[in-house]
This record gives sequence, structure tokens and C-alpha cells, in this order.
Amino acid sequence: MASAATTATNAGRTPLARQVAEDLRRRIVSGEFGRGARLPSEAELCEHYRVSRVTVRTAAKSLESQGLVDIRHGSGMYVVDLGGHIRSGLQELRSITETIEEWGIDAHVRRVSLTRREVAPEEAAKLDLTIGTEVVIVHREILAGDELVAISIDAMPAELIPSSEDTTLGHDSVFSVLDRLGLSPTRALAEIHAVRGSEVVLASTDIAEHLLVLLDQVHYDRNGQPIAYSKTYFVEGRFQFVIVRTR
Amino acid sequence: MASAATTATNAGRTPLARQVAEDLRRRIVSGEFGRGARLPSEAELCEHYRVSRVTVRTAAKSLESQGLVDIRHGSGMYVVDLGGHIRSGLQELRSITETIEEWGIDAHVRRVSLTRREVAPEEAAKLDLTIGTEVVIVHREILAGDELVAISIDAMPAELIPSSEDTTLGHDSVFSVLDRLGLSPTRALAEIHAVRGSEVVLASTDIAEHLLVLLDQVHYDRNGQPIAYSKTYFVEGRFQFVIVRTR
DNA sequence: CGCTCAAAGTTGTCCTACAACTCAGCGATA
DNA sequence: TATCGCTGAGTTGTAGGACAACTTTGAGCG
Repeated sequence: MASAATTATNAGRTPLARQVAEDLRRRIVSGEFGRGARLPSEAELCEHYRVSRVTVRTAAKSLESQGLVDIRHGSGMYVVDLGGHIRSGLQELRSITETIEEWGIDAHVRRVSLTRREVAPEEAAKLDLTIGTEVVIVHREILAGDELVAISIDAMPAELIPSSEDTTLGHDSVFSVLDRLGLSPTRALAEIHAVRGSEVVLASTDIAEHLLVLLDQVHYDRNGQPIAYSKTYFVEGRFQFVIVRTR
Repeated sequence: MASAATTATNAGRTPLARQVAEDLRRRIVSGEFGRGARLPSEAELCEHYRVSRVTVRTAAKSLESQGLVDIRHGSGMYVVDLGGHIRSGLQELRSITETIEEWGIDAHVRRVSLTRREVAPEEAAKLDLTIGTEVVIVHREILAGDELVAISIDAMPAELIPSSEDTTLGHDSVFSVLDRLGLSPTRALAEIHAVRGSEVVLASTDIAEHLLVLLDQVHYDRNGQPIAYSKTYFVEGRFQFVIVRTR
């Protein structure tokens, strides 16, 4: 969605309501309206974005179910203010690095390794692969300053990733590479576990004494095919792990 | 929403779209349609529920953002099949006991104690109370058979809870009592932490060796007022702690 | 000052129409 | 026969107008 009130046609094939929702989201998290403020009325938003009220309402409802705004019958739409600066939680499918950045943490990612090897039994089960298939394994560390915040291990079927991507994959977000390959994940099922640092094989020794929150998740594309299995170990206490729950 | 196709008027003041969404949700998790199956078209749902297409679409979009269904332009609406029987995750604001039951775990709740006392500093901060205010503390254990699955400690401002509820509060869901008092939480902000069983004061000694996943959450009503602060400690490995992530 | 109530503003729902997309089936073609 | 492309029916996405239900404001009145 263009920032000015000009776009009338659906340029790509991204639904209009989604474009409006994403632009509104951006404006809200940027603080354009202020905490608890009332947003423009649906009619005004229609004029601004040059779309119908159906589209504006669809976008608004989407933001409401994300817990970003509160729509009150007869009154208006308000920016939700839950005390802090937290605007999004893990229930939204965004890359971990993207999420961390949005929370204002000055973090950077270091790719430890990228390897191609036969799939392990656990990975085969999660990714619905047969034993013997090859997978690409990306091992990364997320740091804030020189402090380790998280360790992530991503596994993807090797056939999906051309080897020409091997040099880039894992330096920026894994999502951006998948997007470029037309493999955008649309859904993920995430389990949460508590583990001891000493139990994580790939961890450096200095977190052996720490507890870790493990985010164990499988990403699916729009057809329900698993395209990535990732384990992300967050060092307890160095990252605020948040879920915005709504109904 | 009545199960038959009769209801035309908005009986209470619950929006129609919400009633339809809740009924559809119930039907989906009950397995009425089957995994991955196509749901009736919007037109058919309009007839069934005797509502307009706008209402059906609003309900459908709501279910989509919960990750329950997948709406495909030009094709139809499909029950999302993520391999397992998991239909809902923690991103939805439902009581913990309710969530556990929906996952088919035969659990029961034991109220350990209910006390009224002065608010602790941490609780005062979370609930936005001044020091000296009274709170109601409910301490409960969730068990499957004779195995401890979770421990929960709920704190609510005492002025909100009439003492006549003291005998009932904590035996069934805390939510149901709050609902009856007109204090339904509409949103919650939850942090997740990993802790050692030995660090939890109220825990019985047999989980000292275990790791726990702590769900630390504040519940807000529709006006943004905090109405409950709860800490739920899940024994690692005895409960599948799931988030359905969508975009 | 406090109360009632009317009016304006906003979201919720309905209706109709058409655009955009998907999918199955049919026919032409190699 | 097998494959390709097209057509048409079915479905979701968006538009526009209308009215219902609800909230908020403020003028008028006691």
C-alpha cells in the first residue's frame, strides 16, 4: 500500500485488505497515533486508502485479532495500550530476528555453519520426509553486544534450497530466502519447552549453567507442506518472550 | 448460536459474527468436517445460520486468524490440518483448564488455598495497585491422575471479588467466576520463562528436580484495566505447550 | 448543579452487484 | 492416446448504499 492516498488498483495479487492491514499495522507500531488513541473512523480510512468499507473493516478485524487495536461498537477503533511498548508477540508468524529487532533490541546474527547431510529421524518425522533424504542445516547465534541471546538450528529439505543460496542463507533472515524461493511459510506450529543449557549439544560452554526456553516449531506453506523445522534456544532472562492473547 | 438454523435476531448483545464464529469453531474442533476438509461455501453458511454474507465472512476471517481454517480465493474454506489433533494454542484467550481439557487430557483441578492479604510489590506493579491494597490469592494444582501437571497462582484485587465467592472461586475455572461478575478478560499479555522446580516456593518437593515452563500473565478487561495476575508453572514434559502462529 | 433526551457520529449487519480466482471438463491438436 | 488450452460454473474478494444498534456529546430543563 502506497503511503499516499493514491493506490486504487490491486497491483500484485496481495489482497487489498491485507495491504491496508499491513500499512495500518506499520503506522500503529511506529507510534503515529499514540498509545490508547482513537484511530480515524472507517469512513475516513476508506477515503485515505481509496478502498471500500468492507476492505477497511476486514483489515481492522485482522488487527483486532492480533491484539493491536480494540474496536468498540458505536465509538471507534482504539490502539491497545498494554502498558509497555510490546506491540506484537509470538502468535504472529514473523521471523525471530525480525521480532527481536521490532522490540528494539540491538541484536545481530552470526551464522555458525551451514551443512547438507542426511536427515535425522526426528527431523524426518517433523518434515514428513523419508529416511535418507538430504536436508540443509543452518546453525546460528543471535547476540546482543557480546552476550548470547539465542541459538537457532533450522532444517529444510535440501531439494527446496538451490546450492547457489548456500552462501547467503543464514546471514539475513531465513524467511527472506524462503520468500525469494516462493516458499513463504503461512503457518507454524510451535511447542515450548524448558531445557538446561548443559543438555544442548551445540551450545558453547558458557551457557551450560543457564536455563533455556526452547521454541520448537515446524513451518508450513499454504498447502500444508512442511518446509522448515527449527529449534530456537533462548537464554532465560535475556529475552522477553511474549504472547498477546486475545479472544 | 442455536444449533438449528433458526436464530435470526441478535438475542443478547453478542455480535452475530461472533456467535457464528464460536459455533463454527465448536463444529470444527468436534471433527464434524474432518481434517483438511472443505467447509460449506459462504452462501451455504449464510442459509444455515440465516445471516448475511458479511457476517459469515467476518466469522470466517476470525477463524482464519486463529489458524483454524484456510480461506482460498476462488476455491473455498478448508479445515487446517497440521498433522495432529491440536486445534488451538495459547494465543487464544481461554482458561488454562479449558485448554487442557480440549486437548483431551483427563485432568482435574485441586484448590490448595484461597487467601486474602496485602498485595506484594510485584503484584502491585502488574495489577496497577497501590501498596496496602488487598488481593485475593488462589493457589491451585492441575493433575492428570496422580501426576502433577501444573501449579497456578492467581491474584485479583480483593475489591472486585465479593467474599461470597470465596467458597466457589478456584474449584472450577477462575474465568467462569470473573465472567459471572461481569469482569471478563478480553486480552492478556503473557511472558514465558524457564525456571527450576526447586526455585518455586509453593511447589511440593517432588518436582524440585524438574524444570518448569512459567506462563506469567496479566489479564485485562475491555477498558484496559488489569483484573488478574497469574503465574502458571507447567512441569516440563507433562504438557504440550503449543502456539499456532499465523500471518 | 444534575438530569433527561435528542442528535450526531461510529460500528454492526444486510442487500445487490461485479471482479478475480480456482477447478473440472470438454474439445482441438499433435 | 496424451497433452494442451479454453470455457464455464462455482467460490471468494471488493464495491456501494442503506439501515440498525450503540456511544458520546451537549443543549435544554428542572
